[in-house]
Formats: sequence, structure tokens, C-alpha cells
Amino acid sequence: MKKATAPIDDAMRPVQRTSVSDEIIAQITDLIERNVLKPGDRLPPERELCKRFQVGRSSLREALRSLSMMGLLDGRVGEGTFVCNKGQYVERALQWGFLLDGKKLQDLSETRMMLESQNAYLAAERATPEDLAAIADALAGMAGGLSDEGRFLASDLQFHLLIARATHNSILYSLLETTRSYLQEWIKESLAEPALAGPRAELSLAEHRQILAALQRRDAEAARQAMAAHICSSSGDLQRTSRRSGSG
Amino acid sequence: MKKATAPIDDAMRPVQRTSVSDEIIAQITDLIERNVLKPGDRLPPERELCKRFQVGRSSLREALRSLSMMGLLDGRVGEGTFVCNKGQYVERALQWGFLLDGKKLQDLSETRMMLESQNAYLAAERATPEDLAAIADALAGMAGGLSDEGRFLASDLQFHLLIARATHNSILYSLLETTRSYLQEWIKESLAEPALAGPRAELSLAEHRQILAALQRRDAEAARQAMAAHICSSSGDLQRTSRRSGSG
DNA sequence: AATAGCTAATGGTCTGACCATCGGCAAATT
DNA sequence: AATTTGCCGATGGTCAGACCATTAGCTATT
Repeated sequence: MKKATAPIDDAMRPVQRTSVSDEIIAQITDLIERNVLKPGDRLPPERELCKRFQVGRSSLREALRSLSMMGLLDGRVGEGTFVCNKGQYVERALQWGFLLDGKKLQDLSETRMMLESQNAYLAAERATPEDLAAIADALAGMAGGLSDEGRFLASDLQFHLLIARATHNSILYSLLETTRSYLQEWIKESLAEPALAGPRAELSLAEHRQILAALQRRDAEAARQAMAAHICSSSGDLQRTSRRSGSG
Repeated sequence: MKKATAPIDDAMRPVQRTSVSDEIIAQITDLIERNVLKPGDRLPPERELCKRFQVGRSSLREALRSLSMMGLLDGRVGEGTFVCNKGQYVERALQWGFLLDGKKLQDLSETRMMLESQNAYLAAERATPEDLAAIADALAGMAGGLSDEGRFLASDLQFHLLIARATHNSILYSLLETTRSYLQEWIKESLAEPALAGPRAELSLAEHRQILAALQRRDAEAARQAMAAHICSSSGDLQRTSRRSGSG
């Protein structure tokens, strides 16, 4: 049983202890938000910031490190520390969701399916002519890389990422990027199947053509379905491959 | 005009430079991911970690600082450094006032819409009887909390999270969890609108009932559409609220 | 004109020291 | 016997100075 020692009790609250680094972080984020520091700007050298803030270099660097981790700053040795174009804190936070669980292939495929088809839908509505041109380029790269596995895969990845970018939704883009990075190894394995490689690549190419066509027609629903069909047939191979190589 | 100096050109790519702190971050993140370090666990003292990692204390501390900033760790003077429950990083983000720009909010809403409707679809197919019972409980909690904003919101959140859990896809669950925690503040604001609160809550309740009914019927497509309709009307209010409070 | 080499600036890392705070223990107090 | 007080070690937080690796820009050489 606790005994009240005086009639103050809830009249006094715990004092606010603010760490030096947090103070620096607050100041710098404030400068960025007030647009005193604009994207691309270069910060003063660390040693000078130390003198200005009247802090040690360790504390300053811990602050800068945290800000870099949030995607607000970018330190380049020999050049300086620069303000990044966009804070990507939200994107990163969402990506950590992937990290903290076992990466089940099926869950990943499912997530990818959802992301890709929705991205295709949105891209059909929002893609700029430049977006479409870039996507067409990637498709051409795939066609030209039928005999070059590396180039084919790179163009394939590019195709999907460009579609994601064409949604102009940075969160969806970064999510797809993350999903793909986890799946890429399996995709490579799948295409490496000798008996499968030729037909698979041809089929994949045809499916990509359909997707691009739907995008160019601005037919969002068709784009979604074409993408879904592609992912479905593609991830079907994935599942088979992974079952055979026993990594699931 | 560039001159090729040898027949290697694109055969060699820039070497990967990895910083000491990043290496430490990767290792510790990996430990947490593999559940070697569980939430609540205490890390060895910094000075001992230095010896184990064979690094200086500055580098180690920069890593720990970054991990704290992400909400994965929490350092307490005189006690030690502890592993946090996941999901706390959002609080830090809100603390620094990020993500306030309207574009991000819109992107997040869009992402949420996709996640929630797809989750509803999958949940209708996969929910166990226990899942459905828990979801029904949450709905009852909402109904019983019409006059208690706190309870209503908590039950609302619970409802959506339970549906996500019923997909039995840990990635989708985790993504929705993070997305929701970011949006929660605005959802609260939206409901706090006096002129809107009553009707909004009633409507929300009705929409939730429809979703649950679809889940119980195992009608995946209906569940998706009910959820989409709910999010749509809900996020419509969100957008209006955020526009009015002028955070763009 | 192009290349190679030098120099200063800068971020990255290490070391050792000191401080403030916290937990736990023992002595002092009631 | 129970509570308070004071002390001590452990620990995170901060600081200062040094050295290293890389980069950009200048200079001298070819």
C-alpha cells in the first residue's frame, strides 16, 4: 500500500530529460520542415556543427546517423552531408514488417500478387507518357535478352518496378521493391530450370506484352487481370520449383 | 566520348562498401528477426558488445542509436539496453512530426484500402471459427462503445487487425498493423469531429456488420467489397478532416 | 590536352576519459 | 523489525583528440 507523503501527489510530473542527440535531431528536422534546409543542400562539416551546437562529435554523429536512418540525410565521405529529397521514414517502417517474421514463400507470393495487380490497376490510370515509354523500353530489353538470362531478368524486374513507379505512390513502390528483393532469388532459380527456361521466358514475354497493352489503353481492370494472370502463372512455377528444391 | 579501356566494361561493378555501424545494425536486426533476442531481453553492456563485435564504442553506439530510433531497442541509463516490442517506431515518427504531408497520407490511405480489402477476401476463405468469434467480439465491443470514443476506436482497430490475422499471412498482418498505427491519429481526429462523430460511428458500425456477415457466409468477394466500401467512406472523411485541419 | 600525383577537406572509426543515473547492498535510524 | 539513508559499482550518455579512407580540386608532369 502506498502512502501519500504530501498533498501534491499528481501535482508534480516526472521531469523531462532530453538527450543531447535528441535535441540535435529536433533542431535539424525542424530546419528541414521549415524549409531552411532544402533537399540537396549540404550541411556544414561535422566539426563545425559541433562548435555551433556546442556538443561533442559523438553526440552529433549519433544524431546525424539517426537522421540518415530516417532517410532525411545522406553522408558521403569526402564530400559532406546532404539533405535527402524525401524522408522515407514511413516506407522503411513498413519494410521492417517484412523483417520481423519468417519469410514464408507463400505469404510473399500472395503479397506480391496483391501489390502487383493493384499497381497495374493504378498505373493504368496514372502513368505518364514517360512512364509508358520507360515500361516499353524494359519490355524491349526483355525481348532482346531472350538468350541472355541476366539481361532478361534485369529487364523483367525493371518492367515491374517501373509499373510500380507509375502509380506515383511511394509506399506501394517501396513495398513491391522489398517483396521483389526477397523473391528474386527464387525467381532466378525458377528460370534457371533448363527444361523450363525457354518456354517460360517466351510465355512471360507474351504476358508482359498484354500488360503493357492494357496500360497503353488505360484499361485499368484489364491491366489488373493481365498482371494477376502473369503473376499467377509465374508464381505457379515458383511454387513447383521451390517444392522440388525443397526450400519451403 | 568515353573510351573503353578493356573488354571488361560492364563485367565489373562498383565494390560494396559496408560501414561498421550498418554491419552491427544488420547483425542485431538479424538476431531479433531470428528470435534469438526476444522483446524485453537485455543486451550485454555496450563495452562488452564492443569487445564481441571488435569495434569501437562510437560505431557501436551509432548502431544502437539507430536501432533505438527505429523503436527496436531502448537504452536506459544505469540499467542496460533492452529489446522493445515491435511497433513502437511509429510513436517515434509521430514524435518528430513526419508524414504530415498530404501526399503521404493519401498514399497510406490507398495502401490501406488495398490491404484491408484483400485481407477481407482472404479472411473469408481462411478464417477459423475462433477467428470469426473473435471478430464478432470486437464488433460487439464497438456497439457497446458508441458513447465511449476510446473503447469504440480500440474495438474498431481490433476488428480490422483480427481480420488481418485471420488471413494467416504474417506479412499482410504486419503491413496492415503498421499502416493502421500511422493512420490511427487521423482516424481519431476524424471521429472527434463533433458534427460528424455520431452519424459516422453509426454508419461505421453498420458497415462493420456487413463485413462480418460476408465473412460468416464465406463470401470472399462480398467481404472485399464491403470492406472496400467501408474504407472508402471512412477515408473520405479522413481526407476531408485532414484538408480542413490544413496539414498539407 | 591529358594524365598522374599531391594536398586539404570530410566523413568514418577508434580510444580513453569523465559524468549522471540506476540498482542493490549495508549501515544508520526509527 | 521495518524503514530510511548513504554508498558503490555498473551502465548508458557525452566529450575530446587522434588517425584512417575517400573525395574533390589543384599542380606539375608528360
